[in-house]
Amino acid sequence: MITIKEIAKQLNMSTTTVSNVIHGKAGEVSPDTRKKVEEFLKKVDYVPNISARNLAQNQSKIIGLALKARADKYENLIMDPFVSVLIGGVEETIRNAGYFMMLYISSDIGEIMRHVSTWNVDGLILFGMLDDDGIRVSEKYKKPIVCIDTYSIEGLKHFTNIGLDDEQGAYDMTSYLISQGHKKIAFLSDNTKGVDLARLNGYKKALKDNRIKFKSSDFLQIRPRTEDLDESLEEICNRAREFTAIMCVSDLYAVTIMAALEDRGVNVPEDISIVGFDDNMLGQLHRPALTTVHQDVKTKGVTAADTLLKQLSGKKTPNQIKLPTHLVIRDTVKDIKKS
Amino acid sequence: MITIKEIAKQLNMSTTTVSNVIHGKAGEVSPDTRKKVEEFLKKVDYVPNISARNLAQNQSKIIGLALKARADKYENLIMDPFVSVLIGGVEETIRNAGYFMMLYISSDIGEIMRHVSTWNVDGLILFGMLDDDGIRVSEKYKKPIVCIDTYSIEGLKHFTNIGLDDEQGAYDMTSYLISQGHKKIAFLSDNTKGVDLARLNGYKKALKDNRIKFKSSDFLQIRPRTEDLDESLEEICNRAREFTAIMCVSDLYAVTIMAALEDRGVNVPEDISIVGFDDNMLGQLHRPALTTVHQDVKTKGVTAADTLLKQLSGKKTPNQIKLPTHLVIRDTVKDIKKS
DNA sequence: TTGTACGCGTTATCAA
DNA sequence: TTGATAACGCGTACAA
Repeated sequence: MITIKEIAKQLNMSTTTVSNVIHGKAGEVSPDTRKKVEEFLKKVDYVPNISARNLAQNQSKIIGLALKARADKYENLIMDPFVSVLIGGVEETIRNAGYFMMLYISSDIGEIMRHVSTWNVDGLILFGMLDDDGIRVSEKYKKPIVCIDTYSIEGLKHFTNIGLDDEQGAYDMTSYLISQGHKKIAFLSDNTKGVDLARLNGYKKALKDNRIKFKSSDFLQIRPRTEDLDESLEEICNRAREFTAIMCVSDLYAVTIMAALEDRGVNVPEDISIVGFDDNMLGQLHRPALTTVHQDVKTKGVTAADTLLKQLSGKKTPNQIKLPTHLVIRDTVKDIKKS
Repeated sequence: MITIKEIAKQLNMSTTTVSNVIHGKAGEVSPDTRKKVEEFLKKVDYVPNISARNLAQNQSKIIGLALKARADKYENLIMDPFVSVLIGGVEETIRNAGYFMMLYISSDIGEIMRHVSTWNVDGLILFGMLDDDGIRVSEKYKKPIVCIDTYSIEGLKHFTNIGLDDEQGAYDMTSYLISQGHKKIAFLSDNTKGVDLARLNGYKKALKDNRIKFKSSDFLQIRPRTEDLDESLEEICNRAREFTAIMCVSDLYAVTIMAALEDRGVNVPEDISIVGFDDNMLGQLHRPALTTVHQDVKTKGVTAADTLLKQLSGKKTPNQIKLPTHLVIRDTVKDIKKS
C-alpha cells in the first residue's frame, strides 16, 4: 500500500501536488507535473486509504443497509427472495454511485445504531422497522435516512419512506376473488403489523364494500419458526375447508401453504383458491402458477438507494414514495360463480 | 459524536487513561478512575470512530464478501437462494465475531481488488471465481483469503477453499438414477467450468462405471439470461423425449425446467424424471417435491467465515475443506426398472 | 504553480 | 498509575 507521502518523495514534490492531481484540480497544477504524477500513480497502482480520507473529511462513503429481523425470523428473512432482490437493487445502485454498502442484520435497534455511528455511515437505508423504531433511530442519527416499507406516521416527519400501495393491492386482489364468486375468503399472515396490517386492511375493506362480513376467525396465523411451522400448517390445512379461497400476505406463504395442501390431497385451485402477494420467482415457478399481486422489488431497492443518494447531494425528497401494484392473474384461482 | 479527547477534557485527565479504560487494560488504571470513566462513557454513549482506529492500527475489522457475477447473470445471482443463504451464513458469523461485512458484487476482478485495498479489508471471502482469478487476487492481496466453491489447483497454494464433494454428489445421484432403471440421462447446466464441471464429471463417471456411453448431445445447455431463457427452455423441452431423466446442475434449473415441462403437458415424474442439486427451498416447496443432492449452504458460509476468522487470529487452516453431500430422495424420479 | 504545516480521532511509546 | 506526544494517511488553508 503506497501512500501519497511516499509518492511525493519519489517524485520529488509535495504531497499537495500529488493530492491535487488525484482530485483532478486541473487548474491548480501544470500539465507537465500532472502527466508525470498520473503516470506514476498508474504505475504503482495507487489506491487511497479510505480510513485516512474519511477521518480527514468526516465522511465515509458508506451507506448502511440495516435489516431489522425479528429474532424468530432471521433464517426466514435471508431466504426470502424479497429480501435478496431488495439487497441486489440497493447494492447495484450504491456501487454505481461510487458508494459502498455495509449490510447489517440485527433484531436490536440499539446495535444497529452503534454500528452506524462507529462507521460514521453517510446514509442509512432501513428495512423491517416497526412503529417507533424509526423515530428512535432518527433521534440519534442526524444524517439522511430512507426507510423501506415502514408504516409510521410519526416517522414520516423524519425520513422518506419507500412504500407500496399495499392496501390497494390487497383490495384489488380481494375484489378479484369476490368477482370470481368467492365469499368465504381467509387472510393468512404471521402478524398484524406494518405491511401485513395494511394488506389486511385492504382485504377487509374489499369485503366490506361487497357486504361480506369479516370474522376474526377468517384470519389464519402462520408461525414461521421452523419448529412451529409444521404444526401451524397442519392447523391451517385442517381449517381450509371452511373457505373457498385464501389470500396470503406473501408469495412465500402462498407457495408454502399450497405445498402443504397438496400433501394432504387438497387440490389448488379445484378445491381451494390461493393467491399471494409480491410476485417473485417462487410463485412464478410453481405449478399451477400463482395468481398474485405484483410489486417491483428491485425498483424498490433502487428507488430507496436513489432517494438516499439525492438527499446526500442536498436535494429534497418527498416524505413518501408509493410504488404501484398490479394484479397478475395466473392459475390458482377458480371461477366459482357458475356453481 | 463525542471523542476521547473531549471526554478526557471534561474528566480532567489524559486521553491515554480514557483509552486504557475503553480497552479494559485493567492493570494500568486505578479502580477509582476506571469507575468514573466507565460511567461517563455510558452516560454520553461513546462510540469509537472506526476510521481513526483503523488508521492508527492499520486494520479495518472489515471482511469483504466479494461475489463475482458473470455479467450476464447478475439478476440470476442475487435471486438464487443459494447466494442469499450463503450471504446470511457469512454475515451472521462475521457479526458475532465483532467484524463487519462489506458486500461487493462485480464481474470485474480488478474492481474488486481496488475496493478491497482502499478499505484495507482484513480478510476476503471470494465466491464465483474461476481458474486464474483467485491467483490474480492473491498476487495483489497479501492478507487471508478464503474461497468458496473454487476449483483451481494453482489457487490452493495461496488460499483455503471451502468446497463440496460435487463430483461425488453428482456421482451418487446419477448412480441412483441408473439404479432406478434410467439409461438415457441428460445433464443440464449453463456452462462447463468449476463446480458445474465437477458435477458433470461425477455424472460422466457414474455413467462409465455402469457401461453407459456419454454422448456430447447428452449435455443440455440452458441460457439463463432473461432474453434467452424461454428460447433455450423451448429447445430443451423439445429434446426432452430423448431422455428418461434429466440431471440438473442446480435446484433452480431443475424447478425451472419442471415448470416449462408441465406447461407443455409433460408430467414429472411419469413422463420424465428430474433431479437437482443443492436442496434449497425451491425444490422443497415444489410439488412433486424435488429429488436432489443436499448440501448445507449455510454451513458453507459459516465455515468460510470461521476459517477466515481463524486465519485472522494467526492459526493455520487446511488448503481444502470439503463439505459432504447426501441424496435426498423425494418424488421426481420414477422407478422404470420393471417396465 | 508548488510547498508547509496542521487537523481529523485513535492507539502506542515512553517518560514522569 | 497517569500524562505528553508521536504516529497513522489524507485533505486543505495558507504561505511562498
